[in-house]
Order: sequence, then structure tokens, then C-alpha cells
Amino acid sequence: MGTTQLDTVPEPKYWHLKTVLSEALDSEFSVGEILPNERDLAARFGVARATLRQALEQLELEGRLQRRRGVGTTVAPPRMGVAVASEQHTWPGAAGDAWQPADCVTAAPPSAVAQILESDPEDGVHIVRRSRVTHGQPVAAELLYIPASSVPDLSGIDAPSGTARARAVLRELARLDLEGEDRAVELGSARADDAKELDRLPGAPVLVVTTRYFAEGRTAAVSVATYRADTCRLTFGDSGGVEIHHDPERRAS
Amino acid sequence: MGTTQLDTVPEPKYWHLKTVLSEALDSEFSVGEILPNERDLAARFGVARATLRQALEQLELEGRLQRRRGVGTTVAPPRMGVAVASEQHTWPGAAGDAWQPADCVTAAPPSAVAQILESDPEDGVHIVRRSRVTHGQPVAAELLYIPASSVPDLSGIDAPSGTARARAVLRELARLDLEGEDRAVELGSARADDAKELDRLPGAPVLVVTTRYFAEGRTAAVSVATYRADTCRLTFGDSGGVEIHHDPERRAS
DNA sequence: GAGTGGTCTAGACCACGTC
DNA sequence: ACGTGGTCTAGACCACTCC
Repeated sequence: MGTTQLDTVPEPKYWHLKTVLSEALDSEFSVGEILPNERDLAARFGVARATLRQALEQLELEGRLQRRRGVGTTVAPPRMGVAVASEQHTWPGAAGDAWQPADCVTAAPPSAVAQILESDPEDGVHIVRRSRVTHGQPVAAELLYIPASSVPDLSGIDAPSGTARARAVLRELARLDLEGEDRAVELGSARADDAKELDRLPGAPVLVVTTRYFAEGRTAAVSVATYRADTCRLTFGDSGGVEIHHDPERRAS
Repeated sequence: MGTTQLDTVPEPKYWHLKTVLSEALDSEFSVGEILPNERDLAARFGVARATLRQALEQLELEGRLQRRRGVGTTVAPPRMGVAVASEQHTWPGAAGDAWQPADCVTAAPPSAVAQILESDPEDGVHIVRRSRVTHGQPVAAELLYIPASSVPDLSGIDAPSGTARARAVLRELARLDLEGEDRAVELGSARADDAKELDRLPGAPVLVVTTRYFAEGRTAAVSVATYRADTCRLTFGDSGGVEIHHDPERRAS
């Protein structure tokens, strides 16, 4: 018999292809290097372009590759650790905060947010947009929902919107006593506006972090932050400093 | 002119399709209901099956749909909140732990784990496999790496492997003074063995939670837990109890 | 304009669950 | 045996970036 192994589970082509490519990335390519284009690669492996793309998509999802239309496919650097929460709780906008306020409007919250805030959807909330840049690269976009009732002393501010108002709202919010916070992380896909800000195509995979801030015995603010899933590893606690490298043995199969 | 709007950005078909389907799911379907099969749906919308599938894939990624080969496509329930960490730190296997030990072997750790443990890859580690079931559904698979040096008093145990040994290792580990822990969350794709345990196909998107446990001034254990990304919302703190529902306004576009 | 990745088509066959 | 979703093909055209 020529076969040493029963082909009990015929492995899909794209799966095998992904393994082969992954090993090639480890041994024959360095970070930032450009791969051959998809048509050439497909021909080289003797598969249709769609099949090759299925393998590339998985590798991109795992943060191993970066693809840009009109440019090409490059080897991605290891994911960067992005600190999301530390042991002690702080208000958004506190000193050392990695976020940059972009603007602020006042409107009715989306129903899901109103539900978290346990407020009437008719009540106004201040919506602060912020963005986060690390190593010169945009990594996250955030919408911060702050009920108007959480920051009642905003009358002295004349700016109706914009960065100035965003800063004023955060300053007022920080006057409250932060009693606690909690978070949830889930997988999502980038909306068109977030995608633009994160320099990705709409639908790109993102990690959505929803944070509730508690003060005065209720939910005083809610943050919905959208992180690029391909380039980010979210860290909680003090693990931000440690870089975890790709392990061919474990992740490649 | 018949056009009221310049078609500056021709929306991809699958993107539009996803929006339409998403709205239909909100208004015309209830949880658990079976959708028409892919060939019928594609015909109904006048697109190729591959295009329809691209839309379904996104909706599955967002936790709106569940697809099973040989069965069909059903409307998924809202993601369940899965508590990953609370305010106070505890060893794995402590009372109230949601995990169930499956077995335990002693071997050399993969290089990435050895690096986190800051140990020699040649040194042995106990590898405890555990699984987590919520609402009768498997949600996560874990590999716990515990350096042999962290649990030196394991000589009295005769079981060389299996559940009994797993419990013994965890019991010994709990004798140490837990000084702290930290976590990282990133997107990954399920390896073949994890996929089987999670009742998904290989390559399915998963949330990988890496936890480091500190004791005696060093890393005493490392956990790599793989959660189903389609059905789980990972919670940190006390937010586990709150169910966040799908919001058509925000998530559907 | 040339070259890249992104979208789309219309087929075919396969693996799996159910009856 | 049948119907389902999963894989795969060989093309085509489009949107984007760079020169």
C-alpha cells in the first residue's frame, strides 16, 4: 500500500495552504516584506485565486498579514499590546489617558445605550467622540455617552460642540466620585464611519469594548470603544509591557 | 436628472444585502427560526450564492446567525455574557469556578508559553485541559500551564494523568499565595482540536484570553482560554448580569 | 496606465445531518 | 436518499495606489 495514513479527514485546501504559508512567513519572510501578488501566489500553489484568498483572509484575521488594495500584501508585525484597563479605576480623560477627544454633540442615545444607562431614550446625552493612536497608528475609535443629568453644571460653556465642548464635558464628569466600572468585550465588524477612522474597510473585524462607569449609585457614563482586531491585543492589568510572540507550534495548525 | 444622490460610493452588494437581511432578522424572524436555504435566498435577492454567503458570514461573525452544515441557518439568540474576571483574584479551580477539568499531562511547554513563564523550554510543565459549559453549550476550552516547580509536592499523587491528576495539580497550586494576575484578549481562529470541543469548524473566530497568575514573585501559571466569538460576550467586573440587546440603529449599518 | 487587492458570477462537487 | 452548508474553480470587472 502506498498510503501510510488513511485519509480519514481530507483537510480543505485553504486550510493546508494557510499552514504552508504560515510556516513560510516564519522562516522566509521578515516583518514589512511584500508577498507576491494573489494571482502569482495562486498559480504557484496550483489553486484558484478565491481559494488562496480564503487562506490569506485567515492569516490576516490572526494578525499575521496586512493587505491593502492597490498596494499589496505585507507581513504584519506582532500585535501591539493596548492597555484597556488597569487595577485602579479612572474617569475617561484623566491624566495619562491615551485617548484624544475629537468632538461632542448632544442628542438622544441609541436604544441599546439608553438601556444600559437605564434612562429614558428621550433624555439627552452628550456624545463625545474620541480616538486612540499608538505608534503613529489609529487603533481605536470610541463613543462616550454621558447623560446630561450626570454633568448638570455645563451652562457656563458656550461651545455648542467641537473639541472644546468635549473637554468641558469630560472635566465636569471628573468632578463626580467614581465608584466603580466594569467592561465587556465582544467581536464585531466595523461600521462605515469607524472603518474610515481605523483605516480599514467596512466590515473589518473589531473588538468592541463596552465600559460602564458608576457614580452616585447609578451608571454615570457608558463608553463603546472599537479596536482594530487585526493589530491589537487588549490588555487588562499590568501585562501591557510583555510582548507575546507568534508561536508556530501552537497557532499554525 | 433621475438621480437625487450622486453615487459617490457604490456600496458593495454583500454589504447592502447584509443590511437588508439584518433588518429582516429584526422585524420578521424570531430567535431559533430557520432561514430559507442559501440557494433560495440567493435567487430571491438576485445574487450569486457566493455573494449571499459573504453577507451571511458577516452576520454570523456578529452573532446574529448560526449556520450548521447539513442542518441550515438559524437566528441566533443574543450573545451570552460570560464572566472572565471579577474584582478579586482567585486561582483557577477555586470554589465557584465555572471550569471543569478534563485531564492533565506533563510535557515541555510550547515556546510562546515558555517565554511568558520566563522558564527554560526544557523544564517540564503540567498542562491541564479544562472546558467551560454555559446553558448547556460549550463556550470555551482552556490549556493551563503550570511549571512543575510551582507545585513541587505532587509526589504523593499516583495518577500519572487524567482528571484526578488535574484536580491534584490545581489543589497544590491553590496552596500558593496568589499575588496578582493580568489578562490579554485577542482575536484568533480555532485550532482543529479546540474547534471540535467548541462544536465549530476549524478556523472559526475565537477570543483568546491569556491570563498570567503571579505568586512568589514570579509567574506561577499561565492560562490560554479560547472562547467562541460568535456566542460569547466576555465580561470583566460585575457586568455579567446585564444583557445587552442588539440595536438595529447602531449595529446594522 | 499598470498593478494591486476587492467584488461578483455561475457553475461543480463534497461532507454532514436527518429522514 | 435528500437537503443542507462548506469548498473549489475559472473566469470577469471594479476601486484603489503609485508612477
